[in-house]
Formats: sequence, C-alpha cells, structure tokens
Amino acid sequence: MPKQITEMLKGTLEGIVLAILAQRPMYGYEITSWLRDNGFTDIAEGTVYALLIRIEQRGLVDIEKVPSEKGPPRKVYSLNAAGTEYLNEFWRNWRFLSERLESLHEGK
Amino acid sequence: MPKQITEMLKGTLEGIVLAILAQRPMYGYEITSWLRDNGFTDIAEGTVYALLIRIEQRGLVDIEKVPSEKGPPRKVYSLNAAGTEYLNEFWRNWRFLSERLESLHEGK
DNA sequence: TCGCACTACTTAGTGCTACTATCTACTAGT
DNA sequence: ACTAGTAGATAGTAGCACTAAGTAGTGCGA
Repeated sequence: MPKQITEMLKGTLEGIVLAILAQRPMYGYEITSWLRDNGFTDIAEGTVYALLIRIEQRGLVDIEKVPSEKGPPRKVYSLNAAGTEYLNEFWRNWRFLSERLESLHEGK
Repeated sequence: MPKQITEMLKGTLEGIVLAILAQRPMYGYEITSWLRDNGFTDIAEGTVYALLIRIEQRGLVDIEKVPSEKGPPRKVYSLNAAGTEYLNEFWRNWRFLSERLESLHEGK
C-alpha cells in the first residue's frame, strides 16, 4: 500500500468495515478477503482484527461465535443499533469531507 | 471537531493544504484562516504549522520569508515540482478511496 | 501606559489508528 | 510429516491531528 493511502485509511477503514457489516453480518477473515477482493489488496490481517476488537468494545456490533468446518470457530459480527447510528454519522462526515475536496479539485 | 473527522483528516489534511497551495502561495496563518472559513472551523493552529514543517522537510514546497505589517515575518509556502507530483498522487489515491466508498454507500 | 486583541509562528506531549511481525489453532490434501 | 488454507490474537512501531502553552510584533482603547 502506498503510504498516502495508509494515512487516508485512518478513520475511513472503520467506516468501510461498518458499511460492509451493514449489508450483511460477516466474520473477520471474510471481511479481510472482501477488502482484498475489492481493491484494498494490501490490507493487513492484523489491522482488521484490531479494528473489529475496537468496534466491539465500543458496542457498535454484536457477536456470535459460529463453528467453522475448517479451522477455529468464526466470530461473526453484525451491526447493531448503536453501530447503525455511528455509521450514519460516518456518512455525514464523509459527505462533508468529500464535498470540500471535490470543490478543491475542481477549483483548479 | 467530531472525533470521526479528526481521524478522517489524517493524511487528507495534507492533501487539502497542498491543493490550496496549488492555487496560490500562502503563509501559515493565512492557510489556517482559509480552512476555518471553508468549513474546517475547529482546525488547531498547531496542526497546520506542524504539517507545513513536515511538507517543507519533504521538499514539497518552497519558502519565502516576507515581512508583515503586523507581527512576525510570514513564511510564504508555494508548491514546487515535487509537491505538484505528490499532489497528483494524492488525487489518484483520493479518487480510488472515494469511488469505493461511493459504491459502498449506494450498495445499500 | 497598561492591557487586550489580533497577527504570526513554534514546540512538547498525548491519543488514535494502520502497520509489521509473529504467534496459536484447526482441517485437508500430498 | 508437511504444507496450504482457514481463523483469530497480540506486542511493538510510525505517522498524524490534537491540546496546551509559549514567543514576538503591532495597534487600539481605558
């Protein structure tokens, strides 16, 4: 990953993961794979797991442990009410930033 | 500033400042005022000056000291060739991120 | 003349987040 | 037995925006 992207992802990756979970519940490994398949080719596994622990501790997601056919049990994360609220706030903030950058980009 | 925005600004604020300097040279205090007048009401002064020192040390900007009628001399920053290159890369990365978030937002 | 507001820049220390690197644990195929 | 794939955890690092406090110069009103 270019270093620029790494810095830009701060704060944003969290929103991305919450947005993914808003579509359907997923477990960590699955989220990592999804990200890699969707352009974020170099996302580190450790980054995702750390992020998941963080949003869990903030009470934005509910967790269910589901046995896997292969390997250790999965921790399936699903967005709860608080998480949905937080995600909406994220979209508002993203919109704000996005609009300002857009006008800066066109303004020259 | 909401904490979400603070995190999202990481990496992005740098691009914003470079984009401003691409329009015309400015000094630190002026940049801070510009940001405050353009939606970033709670940007800390210290943040901007620290950022300016950083991009100066990376050789992305040229500096000229200009005496001020009021207060200490101004350090006027202007984007040089390396900075322009770096800014273009920023826009590419921003586009990348923006597109992915856009499709995530619409995808649900 | 003293203080205050405004201009203009600096710096030490903090918190948060993505990263690297490494580890555990389980299954299936060779 | 060994490797690859699945699934998760964690200790330590780097970078960035923030807080908070400071210096320095000008001009204005009490």
